Amino acid sequence: MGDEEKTGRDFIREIIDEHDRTGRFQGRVHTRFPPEPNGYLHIGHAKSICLNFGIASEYRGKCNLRFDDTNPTKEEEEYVNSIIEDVRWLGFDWEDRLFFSSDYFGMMHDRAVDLIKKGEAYVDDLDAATISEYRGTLTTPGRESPYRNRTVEENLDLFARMRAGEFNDGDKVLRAKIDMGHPNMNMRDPVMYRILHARHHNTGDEWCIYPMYDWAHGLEDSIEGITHSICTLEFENHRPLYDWFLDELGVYHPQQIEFARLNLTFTVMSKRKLLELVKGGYVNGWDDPRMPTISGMRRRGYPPSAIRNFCGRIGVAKINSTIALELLEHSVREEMNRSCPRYMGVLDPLKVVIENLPDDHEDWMDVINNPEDPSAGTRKVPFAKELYIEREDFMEDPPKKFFRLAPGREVRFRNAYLVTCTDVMKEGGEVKELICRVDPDSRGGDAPDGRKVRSTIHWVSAKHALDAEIRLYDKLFTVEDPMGEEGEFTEYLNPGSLVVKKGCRVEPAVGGLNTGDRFQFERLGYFTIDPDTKEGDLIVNRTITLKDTWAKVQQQNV
RNA sequence: AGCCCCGUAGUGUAGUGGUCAAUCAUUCCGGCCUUUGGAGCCGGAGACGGCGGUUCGAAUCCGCCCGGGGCUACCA
Repeated sequence: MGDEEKTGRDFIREIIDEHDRTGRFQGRVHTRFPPEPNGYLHIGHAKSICLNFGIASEYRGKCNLRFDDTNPTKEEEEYVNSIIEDVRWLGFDWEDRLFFSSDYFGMMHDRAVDLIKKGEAYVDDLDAATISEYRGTLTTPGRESPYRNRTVEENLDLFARMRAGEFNDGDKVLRAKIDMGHPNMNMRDPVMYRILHARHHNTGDEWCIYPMYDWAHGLEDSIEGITHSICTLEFENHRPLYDWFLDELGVYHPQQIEFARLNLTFTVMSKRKLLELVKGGYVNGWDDPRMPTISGMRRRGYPPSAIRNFCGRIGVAKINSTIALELLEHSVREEMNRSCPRYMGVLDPLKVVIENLPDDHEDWMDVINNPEDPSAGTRKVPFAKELYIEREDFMEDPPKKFFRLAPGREVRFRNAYLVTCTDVMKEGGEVKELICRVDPDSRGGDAPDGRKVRSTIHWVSAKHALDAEIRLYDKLFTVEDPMGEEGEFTEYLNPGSLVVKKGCRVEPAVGGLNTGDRFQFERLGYFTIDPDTKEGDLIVNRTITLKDTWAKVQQQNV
């Protein structure tokens, strides 16, 4: 109510509405985001985070943050810390509901004992390979383990000894006794506990048996009073097992709902592949601005609101789909256009000398910070006799559609003067310096006689400008679907995904910015201050370019 | 091959038997405007996988076919 959202409800919200109508959960809505701390969160997780936290807040419910840490061999504290930081940065709050699966190990153990007592679980001595072999195939039923019909007493004793550490890794497992001929492989006596003499980041050496996902997850949801356990499509075939465990236990039973995970063009999304990029040194860590990780996008300069908007736009459904990267980029531009102050900076400086200005000329111009946001105010930008402009904004012999500076041509220097190029100083064929004249009556940039100039270019004052290193980022891959191509996905890495420009010149006000501040360099794109920045060593990341129709024209003329 | 899931413009998405000669966004193409070749505004292109059936009427219901995805870890 009161919602301006006119878009249709997705199938998950429809299910929840139905539950509300029938009173299945007494009108309660309680979701959870359950990451495994075995890697950094990526944009795919952001979709799930926005879904779970978003639904909770829309229905005035709650959403828990729960670490699914049932496998100590893969999980690390570094990852839990990064995940906490990322979810918070995205703008979501789990209040006091931060949980760990490992908090429930004791209870899970007791419930497993209950199942053994009911004759629904047994200890199996078969090794992993044999269990796999006995499981049968997709088209043929499995065979029962010779240990399947041990007595309850024997199972109880063996399980207690597993827990006590009497056996080595892999010697025994606890299995649910369901149906080895079931057409759903997940129901062929799934493993509930395995022996792992490994130190757990949370419980230390307290346990040497650890629960499997299927056994643990439903129980965790049940304990926390989750109403809607939202997960991705690959768990669809696990739902019968999720339901079976909860039904056999006779405990509170949430509803599992599956949706399609996010795929993005020009990127890989699996944690395994991302880990490969990090470990292989193809990128500079999990937070490399080229990575689709939350931390990478944060460092790149993506605003959290842009990511949230994006997640809202892509919708949620069960169809496997791949979203165009352009949609994410659109969300980023849209948000940054609205909120970022503008500055001027020159990536590739070309010196300009204004011949009709005195050597010591210095004039601080009033400049609007953000034309989209009057409340952003104005700032002072120094204009002087010696300036730098972008090298590519000048052409000695310009083609038809090039409107920028050229010999004899007048353009507007943004927020300053109309300027005409009167001479070109060259050295060995290379343009070294431009001699120009300003129209003194055009201060501010308006033509005194209303004459039109075709283009406006950016500039900085040579003696006031700050030196900066600017890192230009582009797509990490050269193909839409790196995993769908022949060979290794790393063969399709874009060699131009990172270009470091040193010796860039930026207006003085940029020096007052802090790490993580986002802004626009006029005509170039959106940028942010990189955490590598130190005193006197300004490092800037380009988040994304502005839309560039000139670049498009050039492409068409190739 | 067994089980499960899914098919609406290039990409996503709305649609829940008539008001669908099908929504919105993105993309692409024109135009307008402009002190960012930005932003904004206006216009255009572009889809119900196929075949049957039910019905006065089907994108919506049913059947078959075709196509795509998932499942054979002591991972999650």
